[in-house]
Amino acid sequence: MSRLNPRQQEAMQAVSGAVLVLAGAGSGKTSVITRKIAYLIEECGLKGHQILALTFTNKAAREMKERVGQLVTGKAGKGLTVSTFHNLGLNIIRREYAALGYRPGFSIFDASDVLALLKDLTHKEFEAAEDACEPIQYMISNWKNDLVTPVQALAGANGPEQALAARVYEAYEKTLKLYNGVDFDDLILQPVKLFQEREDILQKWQNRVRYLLVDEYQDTNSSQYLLVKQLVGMRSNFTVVGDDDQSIYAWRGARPENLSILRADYPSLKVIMLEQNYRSTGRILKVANELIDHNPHEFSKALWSDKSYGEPIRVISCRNEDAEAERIATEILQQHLQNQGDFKDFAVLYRGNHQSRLMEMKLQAYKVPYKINGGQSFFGRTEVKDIMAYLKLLLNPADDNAFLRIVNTPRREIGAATLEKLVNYASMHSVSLIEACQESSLSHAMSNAAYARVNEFGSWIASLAEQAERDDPIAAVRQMIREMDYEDWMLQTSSGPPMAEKRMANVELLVESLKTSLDKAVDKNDNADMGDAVARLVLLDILERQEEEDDTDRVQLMTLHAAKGLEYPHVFMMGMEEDLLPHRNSIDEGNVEEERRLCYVGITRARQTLTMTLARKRKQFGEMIETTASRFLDELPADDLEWEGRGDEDPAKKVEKGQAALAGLKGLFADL
DNA sequence: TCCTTTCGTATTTTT
DNA sequence: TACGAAAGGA
Repeated sequence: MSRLNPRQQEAMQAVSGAVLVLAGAGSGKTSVITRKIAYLIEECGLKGHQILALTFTNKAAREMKERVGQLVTGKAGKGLTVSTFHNLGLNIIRREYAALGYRPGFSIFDASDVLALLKDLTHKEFEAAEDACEPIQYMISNWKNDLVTPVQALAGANGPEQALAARVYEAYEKTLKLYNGVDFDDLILQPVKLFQEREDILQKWQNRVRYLLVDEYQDTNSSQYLLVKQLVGMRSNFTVVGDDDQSIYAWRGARPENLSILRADYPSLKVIMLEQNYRSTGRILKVANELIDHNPHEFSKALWSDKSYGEPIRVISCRNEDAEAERIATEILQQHLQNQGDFKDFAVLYRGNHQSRLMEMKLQAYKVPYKINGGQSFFGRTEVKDIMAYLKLLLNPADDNAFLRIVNTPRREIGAATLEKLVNYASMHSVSLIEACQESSLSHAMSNAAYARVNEFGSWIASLAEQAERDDPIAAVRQMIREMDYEDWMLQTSSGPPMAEKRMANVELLVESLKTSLDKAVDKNDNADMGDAVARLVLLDILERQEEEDDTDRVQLMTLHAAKGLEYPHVFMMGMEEDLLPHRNSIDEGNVEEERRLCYVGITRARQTLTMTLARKRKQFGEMIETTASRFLDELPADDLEWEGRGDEDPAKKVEKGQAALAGLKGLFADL
């Protein structure tokens, strides 16, 4: 798409003041943003380093950078920053850590690190049940996203759970600071607080950003919005692009109302709507529009397309979940054979990750190549978490959390009893655990044998840390992995040698990522050190780049959330049932509107064909449950749907279909 | 201290 | 069903 339509053009050329672009699904918003950046540089005389574009995912940032790179040549574009909110926050903290009261080499605590810390805290200080931690973690995160301090949280607490959570919150913040750690929310929150307190530092950053662009603006939370406002300052030159109908992250603090708040905050706000869709058939858009009309709207828009009307939306009701997955698998295979379609043109979307399991089995059975997007992440793997904890500990001796994770992994015969004594000693003398290990007076607190083991571990880590700082950090890391016989440990803890090998490969991938990250920093003459490399690793940055390269021909499996921003010629949405697509929890919490938007996002991923499936019976907690078709199906225009398996279709057609399916399968088995 | 077994309980989405 | 936590035995 080389030419912009009038609306898009208008959005591109609106360069003074505040601009809100309401970009419907598939309306070419990435084109608008990238073209606008090019326009700013080439027509408005801005330099690349004066422009900042913010996204939510690394992938979006990478894509945008790439596309701008194609449009802008020469050095005017140099220094352009396209980054995620979290990466920007990390960079700010990196530069200003001293003003924020952090020491060098701070650790980023990811969600599971935080949970471990909270468990420890509640156990020790509050005698609360460990399983109360997940809700507490959630509440703390929400408070931080809304810039609520522990004191305010306690004052505004509703009921005993919230009061407890607020007290844990206070202790958590203290401990995190003590550990020289920041969590994900801090990556935004700390810069915002800093900017509130230090006008001079804020000005420094404001001067660097002459123009700001924000993608997926409906996903911003309160602190992110504040950060945007702060950076923009009095100049108020910025463009935000978003779509309230695609707001599906309210549960993690996103405030779609940030869209309408803009009007109040910037009275001269220019609002531009992009409604022409370049992706889907007319019918898919009609169905999507009709569904989303069931939600109340602040800004109402209707997508349209000059493409053909397209094929009916198929809705297939299956006997059970097994038949559902099987049906999708054979359907894909059949369409692949009949139309010579690539496998990568198909996507199977679902609400929850667990739904991928059956689908995977069926695809395997029919030898259909597939790729699961999301689910069990690289960083969720124990071996990766272990090594990351070692890295964090090397860089940040105060990270007791990392210490606790790996003191006894691999086994060093340092058990609960010894650890308790160590923890007591450390808190008595107010030193970190790793420091305590190296103090000789610790020997009085425990048996000689235990002391010897603990001490050995401490000096081992210390010498590695020193070595990493002195010469090649990568060599130090490799040596560390060798010296602790991690491979041996993998062999012991894996289900078999092939498994162990795979896990070691993950470890190697991690080290390689670290290396490329460091090399790159050296190239750019950015004085980034190992700490930065590890920090960025925690933010998933590097690994994703490696995953990127395989663009093999595979069916894509992912959650509806993960599908946002993507598009496929043929889309399957599975599990179109009450309690699953409007998810039970969301129904109970009265969040059906967000579920409807989720469904909308799914529908609008499809370019040519859309197939929705449901199972009449589904296994739940081990027993078969009768399901009800999703209310969203009733909200779609019946004339555009072609039902199958509901019992009211033309019998002749049914036979015809059965035969077609059979023929397809026969062809397949002939191939095998 | 570590490993096995048993029991109980929960399946939403993720930067 | 499938995983994690607690408890008990080596």
